[in-house]
Amino acid sequence: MATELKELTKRSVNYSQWYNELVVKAELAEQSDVRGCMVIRPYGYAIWEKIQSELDKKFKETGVQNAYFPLLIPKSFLSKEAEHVEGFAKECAVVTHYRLKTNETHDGVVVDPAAKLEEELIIRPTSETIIWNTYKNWVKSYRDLPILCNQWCNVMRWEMRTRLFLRTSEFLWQEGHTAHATREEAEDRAKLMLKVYADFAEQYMAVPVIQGVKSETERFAGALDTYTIEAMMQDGKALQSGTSHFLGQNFGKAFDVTFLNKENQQEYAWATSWGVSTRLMGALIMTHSDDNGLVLPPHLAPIQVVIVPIWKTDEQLALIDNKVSDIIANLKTLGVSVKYDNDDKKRPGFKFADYELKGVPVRLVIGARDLENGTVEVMRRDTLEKITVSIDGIETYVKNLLEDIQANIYKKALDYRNAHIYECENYEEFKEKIKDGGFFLCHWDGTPETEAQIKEETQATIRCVPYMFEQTPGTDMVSGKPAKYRVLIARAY
RNA sequence: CGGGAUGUAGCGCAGUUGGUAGCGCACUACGUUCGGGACGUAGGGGUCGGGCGUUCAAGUCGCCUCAUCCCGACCA
Repeated sequence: MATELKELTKRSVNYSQWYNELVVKAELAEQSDVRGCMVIRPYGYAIWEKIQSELDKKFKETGVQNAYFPLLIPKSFLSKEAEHVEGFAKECAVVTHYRLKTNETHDGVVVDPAAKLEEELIIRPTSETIIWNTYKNWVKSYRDLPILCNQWCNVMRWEMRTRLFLRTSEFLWQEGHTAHATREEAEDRAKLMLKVYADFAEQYMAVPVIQGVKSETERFAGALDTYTIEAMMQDGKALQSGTSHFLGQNFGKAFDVTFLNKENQQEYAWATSWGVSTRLMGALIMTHSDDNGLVLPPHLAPIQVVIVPIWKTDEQLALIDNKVSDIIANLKTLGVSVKYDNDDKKRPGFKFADYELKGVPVRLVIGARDLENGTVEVMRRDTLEKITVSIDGIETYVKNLLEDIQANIYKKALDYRNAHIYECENYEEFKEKIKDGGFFLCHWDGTPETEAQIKEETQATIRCVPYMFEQTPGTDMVSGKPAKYRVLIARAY
């Protein structure tokens, strides 16, 4: 099966085909029989669990607590915030009945028409409405604020076209929802959470991101500002990897969440919401993988080190088992997750290829030859380099190597991205160059008309107004009108 | 919802002029192997997406239908 994968070279054939093949063959996920949904397999889920646990720690460091809110949202809740409902109405799954009954021929079931709900329930596409309906009861005084809640859950958006991890009808995510007494505090929180996301992407996922703020048309439905992190995939397309929204008082007003401030005046609460999803797995795969399969960053790899023994006789295996048990114990003390694969039903060559496909960062191989010489073969997944080192001190060697790999794949992704960011002043040139992908920093006059024209003519969108570049005024490349700053433009997933 | 394509074994595919359902991988058993995806021998596995029609005879022809994929619009 790996030979099949190798035939699909990333950029020469079809990038999306390569991606889907990789996801399935690395045993991460597969398309479900239920339209637009996916099955996340154990190995893929283990990566998601790592993302969850590491990110959750970061949230808690900023004072966030986890909570849980209902899956089903009464339809009336969604209509309370006008922009919000408009943004999501087209992609909602609706529960209309609460009972089935056997059909007349007794070989199946039908919906019982007598069990029609008075008010339909919506399967959450996001939980702002039901959470703010709850916050109404929690907030009476400025002393009750801020509320800093997060929930890990699934949501459903009835997407037209789906792609494993990147856009499935049902997906797993976390959504944070905070309520604040002041505008400043809410804005600071929205920005803080974006920074948490950016740091996580770079330090754990080894995915470099560009932070910025969305244009009005790209904003979250119901938000005053949407902050975003944008990552570049290996085909030069952008992937929106996380967003944080400053929602103003829109939801406070819609759900009547008021409090008495220090001056004894009634005031609406200020809101933020922020989320990242299983799409991060897509970012991880599309940023680092090569034609041998996944390349996982050591900080998120469920298995950081795999040890493969090579033996001919049971006696040899016993000797290796013995030697390896010490190494495993020592690695575990150093906090390294390790798998010893002495399965005699698979041959070494198969295991090598299989763990490469799964992206395990480091592989150790020990055979009779090594026992004699006191050595072990070490292979690093990022460069596929093999070296033979002394078995003494192998644990610290591996520990350092893992950090080295983490840094190296980040640098590789960063170099790749930076080499594909272009400043562009000429629209004709832009139209030509965007075909090959990449990020473009261009002056924008700030009008939705220009934005729409670019999208119409090139399929590229304004990803954000980036923070991280020094901004100078200039001329809009499309309209020729004055522009205050440059925006990041790219084709996106 | 527009444009294009595809539905045949778990996966990938072939199936000519209508005439007994095939190949590769995977799977099972045994043996030899085992430092980069082993090999041999013997096996198991199918309402050809579904329905209707034409025909002595349909995987193959016609009509309908369902599903999936790709390109758009939408989107974390």
